[in-house]
Amino acid sequence: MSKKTAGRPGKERILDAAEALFARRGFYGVSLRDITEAAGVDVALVAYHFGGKRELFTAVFERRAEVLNRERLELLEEVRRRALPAAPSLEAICNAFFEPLLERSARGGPGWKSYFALVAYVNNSPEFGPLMMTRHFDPLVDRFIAVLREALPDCPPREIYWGYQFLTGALTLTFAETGRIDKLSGGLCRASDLDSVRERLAPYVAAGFRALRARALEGRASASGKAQARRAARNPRRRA
Amino acid sequence: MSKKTAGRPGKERILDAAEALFARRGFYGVSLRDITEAAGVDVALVAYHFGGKRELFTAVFERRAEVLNRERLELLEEVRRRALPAAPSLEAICNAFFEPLLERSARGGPGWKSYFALVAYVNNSPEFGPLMMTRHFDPLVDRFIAVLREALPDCPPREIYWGYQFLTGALTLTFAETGRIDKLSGGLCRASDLDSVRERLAPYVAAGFRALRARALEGRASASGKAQARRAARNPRRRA
DNA sequence: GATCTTATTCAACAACTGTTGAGAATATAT
DNA sequence: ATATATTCTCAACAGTTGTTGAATAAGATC
Repeated sequence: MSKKTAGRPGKERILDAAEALFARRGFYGVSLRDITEAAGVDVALVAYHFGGKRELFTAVFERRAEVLNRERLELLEEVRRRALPAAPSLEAICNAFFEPLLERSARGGPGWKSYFALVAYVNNSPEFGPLMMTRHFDPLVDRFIAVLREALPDCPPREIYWGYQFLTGALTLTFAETGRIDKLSGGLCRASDLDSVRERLAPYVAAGFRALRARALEGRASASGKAQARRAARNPRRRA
Repeated sequence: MSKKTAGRPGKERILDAAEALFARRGFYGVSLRDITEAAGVDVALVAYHFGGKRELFTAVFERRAEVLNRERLELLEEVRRRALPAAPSLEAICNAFFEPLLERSARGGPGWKSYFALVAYVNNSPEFGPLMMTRHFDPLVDRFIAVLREALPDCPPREIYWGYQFLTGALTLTFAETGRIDKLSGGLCRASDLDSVRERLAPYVAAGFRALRARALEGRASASGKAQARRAARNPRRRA
């Protein structure tokens, strides 16, 4: 039954199989036997190479993170340098942030595709998200946000963080590739068509950032107090 | 150890416990014994009331979906009626779409909060997403998109679907409340501060929609052929 | 008060879970 | 050829998984 007992060493075969399966069904939805069967090796090999299931999970997550973020950081700095002495456009900054991701997900092979679906899973998980994302992506994100602030010098930092969260959410759902938009649009859009995403995501979020900035500045100009929540909550129900 | 053997009937106690646990650790990360212990009832009661674990999962998902979408649909139509004979603003349309959600997640009690985290989980899941979201939310989403098209009559439908996907992603990550933005911003933003989200999400995505429309129209005006991808892929690597 | 329906518990099931230790195979170095 | 790591397999473990059927309790119906 062991399908691909190919030449690759068992450790990487396990990583590949785990990547694909974890991406599809999450950490708990996959057993070590699912993984090792798909990889064509014995179950005990996981303990030998990684220590346990949890460690295998983080190993899968880490494998591609470093290469990826090094390149993203370089690209970001390059975009910044090229625009000097001015700040780069929001579109250029955002592109540097997710271009390397979309490019690999689209044309990097099935391994990369699975990997980004896994990142989507982790990013949305209350259990793994804060730990693993912080650990491996925060330095890059901090730098990214710093450059955004240079490009929007009069924008309150809070707005930029919120804008980043919305951006990250949009990106994440894109990588999950659930195929939902395919059905919704009646085939007009395909979730796997990452070139379409690439053309659209930067304009979308850049406009979003500008709108958040405008909102904050106008609010600062007009009313001073916090006369927020124009229409008070429509239906303040209790009970769950 | 059974904590809340309160007056509520066992069926609903199971639903409540399952809701909270599924939201935190997904379908596979929770055992029936976890659920029934938290609910203070016997394991076998799940089979009696729901048939099995899978059916319990969908029961949890369905419980609040109908009430919710009925209200959202009414609100959407009300917004539309109030703006007649013109079309409502994009901001008003988007607000009608997620206001009822944010309001309940913020002030509906812990049950609602868990529920939206669960919807976030399902929406991002390649396994459950397409099936369950389609089944319970498509009628509303179709109507929502139709109204968006009225408000952007010259915008190609594709752009609206993409804009909706980005919107949904941003909303989804918000509901997951992983707390990541809290750390990133050094406490400047709190993921649980849904009033901040409410003020910002509509301007953000409305601006995004307008940017997608502008991009599509300008593309139609200038070049005709598909001279897309100005800079060809930077690094068309193979291998994973 | 007997009868039926509904709600709940108990005990047990076979299958599957991650993990472990002892040993075989394979490669590397001497 | 021999010694030595490294990589991998086998068999088994104790615990947990979802599910099941018989037994019990409670409530309504007549």
